[in-house]
Amino acid sequence: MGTVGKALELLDYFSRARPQIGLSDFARLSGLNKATCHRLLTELQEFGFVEQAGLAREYRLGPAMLRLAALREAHVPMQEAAQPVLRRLALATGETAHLSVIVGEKLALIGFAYAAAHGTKVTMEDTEILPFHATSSGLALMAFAAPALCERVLAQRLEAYTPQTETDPARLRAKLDQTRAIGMAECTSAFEADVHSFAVPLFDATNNCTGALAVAAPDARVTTALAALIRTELGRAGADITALWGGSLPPELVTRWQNR
Amino acid sequence: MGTVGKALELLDYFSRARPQIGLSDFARLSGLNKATCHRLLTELQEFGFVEQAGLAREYRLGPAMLRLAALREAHVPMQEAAQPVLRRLALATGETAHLSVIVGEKLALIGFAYAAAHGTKVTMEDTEILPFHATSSGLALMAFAAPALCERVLAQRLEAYTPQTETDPARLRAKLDQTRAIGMAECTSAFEADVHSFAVPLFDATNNCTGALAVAAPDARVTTALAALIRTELGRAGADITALWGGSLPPELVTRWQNR
DNA sequence: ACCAATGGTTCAAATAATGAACCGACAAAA
DNA sequence: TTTTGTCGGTTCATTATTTGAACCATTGGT
Repeated sequence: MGTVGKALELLDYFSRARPQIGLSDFARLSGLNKATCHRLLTELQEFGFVEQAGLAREYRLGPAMLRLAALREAHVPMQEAAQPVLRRLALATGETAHLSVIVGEKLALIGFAYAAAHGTKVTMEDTEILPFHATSSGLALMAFAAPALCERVLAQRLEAYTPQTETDPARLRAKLDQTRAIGMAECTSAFEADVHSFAVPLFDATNNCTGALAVAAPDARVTTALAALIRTELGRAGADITALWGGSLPPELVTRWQNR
Repeated sequence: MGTVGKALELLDYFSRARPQIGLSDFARLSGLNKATCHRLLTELQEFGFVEQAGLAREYRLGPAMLRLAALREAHVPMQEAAQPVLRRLALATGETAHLSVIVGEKLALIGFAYAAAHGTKVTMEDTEILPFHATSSGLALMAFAAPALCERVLAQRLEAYTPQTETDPARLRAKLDQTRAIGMAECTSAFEADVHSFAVPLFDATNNCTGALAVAAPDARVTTALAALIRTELGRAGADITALWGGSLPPELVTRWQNR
């Protein structure tokens, strides 16, 4: 891996659960030498991508992101366009809605909305980089994005996050065939125990599938009626976001999402 | 400069006026060889920091920023905290308000608000990386940030953006002394012709001056009364943002901003 | 048909990055 | 109080990566 890649990969270790990371922790997480981490972080810091904070001089993300994200959204308003639809979906279903997109070769959460309906809700704060094989969003993308994505995921070692996580490539392929047939992905306790989630693929202006929209609920709350409601609202919201992104749904998905 | 720095510097060429840039243009802008640019951009693309778009395969900022900016704001909500204050300032003064922060060694615009009061307004879309010596925000930072910033700026070749841009280091030092005495920076036609702007320094949670808040108006509209109004509202808004950022104003600034 | 510019590729030579070993500071344990 | 372990940080001989002149196919303009 190139030097630039090593530096950028350090940024992926930040999360809501871990907004600040010390030098030695970076070395442990990345497997790189502490001197190497120090040099990479110093260079990121010179450009405002990270900054040091507090007496322990831990690193956190810097202000450079703010300008670049604003520029990105000014030109390709994915997040901004999707946020009202996320809120409506959460309101309509009473559950958590979230949006993720392919970032490089990873699946990154870029927006979510909680419903006020319940005290118990599925929160998204513990991780913002999701596994493909163990989330409904990931499965939706594997099913509908360019085949290279699916092949790359299945070629890797697949981690079992719960006892229910499917890690056998052949069985995952069968599940993806089912996802394509239904037009929607669904999984239970694959990534977090007792969480049932549904997801649809989202298509951008080049009609490539580059994102997914999901609704997640505690398993115990998902009755047949709620599942039907979620599927209906998810299809509707997915069509809205694809349109807002300048894409078009493949005709077979229009049909499948309407015939619910 | 290290390899990581070269790659990150490519990202600084994006602006609202230039949201997409081709490979050969990157080579011209950066002075790097086209093959070098290609390799750096390919590595940025692998991590979602840029993506290629359209038939011409130009590069634009990628979705990685969205996640990182959200993480940054979740942990250090500078932009989000400041946005309502920016809107109120624009409304109160009837002119454009904008917020910039030090990013690495540059001054980056991260927020602005327009007033609806006039058809003619100062827009911020042509550049989001501002010069220090030729903007009121930059002068505020040079006056109140760590002295190393000021020394670094004055050690560089200072560009004359208009015939009125001050580029003589000795005269700039005098202007900075005046800015410190007043507690507020002011300049006319230094960066854009016929634009009069005022700025105050902003202090973060470590009580370092890392940002500036400015109001800009067409020169012809700036009467003595409007200037007084802008100074008053700017001081008030500057104190608000510093407090929201967890910082404290130096006591001498509290005094100067009150005695207007 | 010709020319100029684009994005993209190659690989010998040049340059930058690496990481084991070390440092001082600090806090916890003995 | 002393000892131990961990932190962030630094050095420089060795190793790995980057570089860029020269080339390619494609496209659009004249």
